[in-house]
Amino acid sequence: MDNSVGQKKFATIKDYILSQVETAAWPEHSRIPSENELATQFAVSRMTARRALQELTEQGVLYRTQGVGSFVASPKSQSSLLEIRNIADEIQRRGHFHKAELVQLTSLPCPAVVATALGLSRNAPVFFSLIVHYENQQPLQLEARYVNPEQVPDYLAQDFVLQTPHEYLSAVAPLTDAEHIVEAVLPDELTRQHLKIPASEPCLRLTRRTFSRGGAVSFAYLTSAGSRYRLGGHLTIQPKT
Amino acid sequence: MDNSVGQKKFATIKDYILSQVETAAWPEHSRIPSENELATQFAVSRMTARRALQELTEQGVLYRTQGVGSFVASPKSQSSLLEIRNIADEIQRRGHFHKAELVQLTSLPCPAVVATALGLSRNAPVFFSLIVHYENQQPLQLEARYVNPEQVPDYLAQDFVLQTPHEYLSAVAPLTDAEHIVEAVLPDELTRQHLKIPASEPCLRLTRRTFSRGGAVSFAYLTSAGSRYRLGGHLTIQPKT
DNA sequence: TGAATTTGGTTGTATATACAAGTTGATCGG
DNA sequence: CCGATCAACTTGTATATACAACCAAATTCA
Repeated sequence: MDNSVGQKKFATIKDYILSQVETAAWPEHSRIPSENELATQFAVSRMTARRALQELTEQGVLYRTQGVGSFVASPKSQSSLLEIRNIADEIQRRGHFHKAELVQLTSLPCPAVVATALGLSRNAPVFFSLIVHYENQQPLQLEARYVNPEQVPDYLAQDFVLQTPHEYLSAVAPLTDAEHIVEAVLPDELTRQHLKIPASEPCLRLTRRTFSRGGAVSFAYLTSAGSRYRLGGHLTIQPKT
Repeated sequence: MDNSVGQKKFATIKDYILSQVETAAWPEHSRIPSENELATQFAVSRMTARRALQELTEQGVLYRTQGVGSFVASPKSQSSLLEIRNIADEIQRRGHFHKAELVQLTSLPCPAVVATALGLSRNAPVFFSLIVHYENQQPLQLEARYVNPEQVPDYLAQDFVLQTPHEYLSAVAPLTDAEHIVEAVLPDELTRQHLKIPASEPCLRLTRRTFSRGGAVSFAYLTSAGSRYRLGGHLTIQPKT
């Protein structure tokens, strides 16, 4: 295709790809033509088509995986992280989840991890609650929480209004501190059942420990389905497909 | 040069050039060997030598002029960069991780995201460092950090007590605030290479911005291999299988 | 002398080819 | 039903070659 005269061939292909991406003719995370297909289509060598794809990848427009193909990157990687943070704050403020369901509430012997986190002795009883959070009628997050029984008086005195995970956590006790760790994991069986996701879908897991003046109050796993995790429709954490 | 086995040829040449530049064996604005000369010297094709020069140009290490040659860029004071390197060495000595390796240290044109985060103009030079953190002889975390050059005096004036990554970050400047965003991502090529993980392994990415009273000091990506992430030796989260 | 041209070297673009490395899905055998 | 193997395809690296665009210095010519 002759675009403007003197236009470099690889630049022509770049322009073509960019136009497809910008008009959303090729949506986010969709697979785009391979190097060979582009080379054929534009009647150039593979290395020329490759260069176009390469440069667009460096610019964050595409991402590529050896053995698989080239894909349209999400605009997230190009837009400012600050914007994302503001969105996150906003969600925190307004309440992100529409519905929360308590599916289990028992007393358990304390697992080792929890014992360490709460400063309890191994196998001492802890209160265990399991809550599924929904968004748009879809199970989004599974919360497994362990509460220090010594702190239960505070805990039970609360009038639960489960709006956001943060509010829920805050309600337990006036936080003097809160630690958290976030990580990507594959779902365990429990999570799979409640969120109704395949075993292969990566999840986002947040481990949060809360404190009151009396000590560690609770320890919670908050596991979200990666493919469903959205913030205000802008930020989507989508590991793949 | 007997670089490690499996080293890509173009990477070998890049390393060579970088070493020459960093030791000032090739001073600023001096002309460096041509593509053909490098190709002969390393017994590779011109295109391979070219790739090394090309990538270093994109990273701001070199600049090139058609018909003339390739030259050492970096009008930034080399001394500051070297001092930052000393800090990295200090981390290595005292740090939380058993080993930390500085794999790259250059001045770069500021990427859009970083420009926004640090309040710099697009493509203004920033200091860029890339550090691999090890635990138990295993690469655990890749840190990509961008430092605001204007804040470097503060950065260097600190009396570092480097124990944990968090302390390391905190030590950069008296924080008036620190933002961070955590998300689950699939590793980019750089991360994959340094952490030696497959492309499919979900990673934990922490994006942290630090401030001093003078403004935004640094912006960092901390990407950890999900399957290797440990907390204090107690909590091990392992994605199963 | 001074301007135009040639010449040699350099980077830029493009092609054709080959093999390596990695993923996916189908096929086959127990 | 499950695992192993294989085939097809994709991206990654590398080579060899050719010509275009460009610059600088040497050469040539008025």
